Amino acid sequence: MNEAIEKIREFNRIYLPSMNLLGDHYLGSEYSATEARVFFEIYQNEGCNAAHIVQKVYVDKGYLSRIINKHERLGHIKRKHSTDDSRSYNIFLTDEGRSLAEDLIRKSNEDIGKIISGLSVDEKNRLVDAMDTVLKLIEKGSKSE
Amino acid sequence: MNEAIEKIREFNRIYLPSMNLLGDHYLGSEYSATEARVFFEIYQNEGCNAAHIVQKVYVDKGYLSRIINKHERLGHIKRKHSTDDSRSYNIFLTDEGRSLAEDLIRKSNEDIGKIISGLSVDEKNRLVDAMDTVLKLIEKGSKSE
DNA sequence: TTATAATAGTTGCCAAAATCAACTAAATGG
DNA sequence: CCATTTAGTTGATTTTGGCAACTATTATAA
Repeated sequence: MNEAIEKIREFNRIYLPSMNLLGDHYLGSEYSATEARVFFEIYQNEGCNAAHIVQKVYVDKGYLSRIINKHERLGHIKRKHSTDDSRSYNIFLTDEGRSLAEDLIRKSNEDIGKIISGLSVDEKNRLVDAMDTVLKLIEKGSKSE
Repeated sequence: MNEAIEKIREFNRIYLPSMNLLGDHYLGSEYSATEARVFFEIYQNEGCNAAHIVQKVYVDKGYLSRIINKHERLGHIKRKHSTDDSRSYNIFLTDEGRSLAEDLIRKSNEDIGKIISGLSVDEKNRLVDAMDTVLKLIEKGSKSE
């Protein structure tokens, strides 16, 4: 029980830095961490509106409004007035935005690939299995709570 | 290979939010994430100096100077002039600082405890084992690179 | 030795990131 | 309808962080 908590603390302490998940800039992009999370939320959820992003990314709506403006100004997203709620609009990636997202994902994949490049096939399989186990158990725990 | 990368991406996407590892404030404390990292670096390394923290926490030394002042103003740390380098000083926690650190750790343990409270003993053991496996393999990968 | 470079930390200035409250306009629900 | 809620914007402000110049000390090397 305590052993589990200690292990999780150790895990969090070591895992994040080795994955480079601490910096404020997402990969080499010009986007801050929050801007990137907004961007990828749109990527994973094209057509969503600002209110959706607010609760998904947990960001202030005023701040989000400016982030969305910036993304649009940069030509990475576009808006369409919502047909059934004229206060609102739906957000989509432009072709440039989609290609940027793919670039970022590709770069992230390369970074991850480097980290695990020294592992054998068997070790990679064990890594995938272990991560699967962690995810399932954590998700089960989070839900039951 | 690609499977492993995809799994790691999925892991990062799901694990971090469920562990509340994304916000900028460390737990409920008044400290920002960076301030907290500085604080815990001192906790784990009493007697260290500012230069040590700079490279360990990867923070600008000017900014760090202000963070240290704030910690001291709040009465959580104290400095002692270094005997062998008079430009430098060694940093220690005060009793209040140590007790704050322990409070924060206790609170973090409670949060983690809640997440895994729904798991059986066997599941907790499997979680610990799986995290161990992930850590060892990720560390091995990072080092070999 | 001296003079030169490097290091520890502070300070001032500034830009980016984020919060907060007030606001407009539209939708919703008695 | 009218009151309330909701979507999004805007302005003011604070917090966070980066950068460069500076002082004081230590290390290096001719």
